[in-house]
Amino acid sequence: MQTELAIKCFQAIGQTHRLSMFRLLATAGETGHLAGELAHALDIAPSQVSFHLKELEHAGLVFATREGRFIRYRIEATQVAALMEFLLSDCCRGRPELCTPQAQIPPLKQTQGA
Amino acid sequence: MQTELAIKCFQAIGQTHRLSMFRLLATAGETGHLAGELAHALDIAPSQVSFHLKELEHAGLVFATREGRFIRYRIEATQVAALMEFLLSDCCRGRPELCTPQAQIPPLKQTQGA
DNA sequence: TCTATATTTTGATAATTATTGAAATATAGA
DNA sequence: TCTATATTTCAATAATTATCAAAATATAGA
Repeated sequence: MQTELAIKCFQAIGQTHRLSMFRLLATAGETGHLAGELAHALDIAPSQVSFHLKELEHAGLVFATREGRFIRYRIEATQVAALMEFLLSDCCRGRPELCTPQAQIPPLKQTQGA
Repeated sequence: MQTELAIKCFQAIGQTHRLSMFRLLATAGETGHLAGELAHALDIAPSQVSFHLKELEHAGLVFATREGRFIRYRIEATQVAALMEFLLSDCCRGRPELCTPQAQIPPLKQTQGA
């Protein structure tokens, strides 16, 4: 992931409403959520939901599909993964212990004991 | 990690200069960097370095120690790890495959530690 | 077609954040 | 003490981002 895009992503989830949406969409998985559902869940005006969803979309973290009058938003898993990788390998390059809490690395066979 | 703090962290690294500093400090590890070194590396005014470092510090991502006339900044590894965990378990709860692609876990070859 | 509903777009304003330059603070060493 | 250097703080301004309300767009169904 390019630095510029990573910044956009961090900026996107660095805001109350957008982080809430991000979390709702992440946990909803394939099901996603309709824009209206998010508006109701966050209790904010539809124009604001639209505004913030667009920010997330521009960062590539979510995508939209129309369903009749409704628009469903889903998390873009590959982008989330890419962002994760950016943090892990690009920012903390060579120092995985720095950014990787133990709980996070279950399936790793260590070549050397720490 | 509390949501509010996570937002502060994402906001902190969601800015060009601050992400640059964050990366420099992360890869520098225990050595860290003097404020002046960062100013030189990023080619920005000292007052700006100070401003942005404070944002990172307020987010708990870095900390400062005085060394005579100099001030050395280092990454706060535990906070970075906590942020990582927030993304992994708090945002993508129950869907680890969503945020943690295999490619993300680095080889963990501990060459030269601190 | 017309009406109702879901959502987006637009434009104005408010709020926050970043930048700049100057002044202040802290410390080292003469 | 005084001077030089490193860094921070402050105040003003610029730039960006968020909020709000109204209007526009898209679609379903009568």
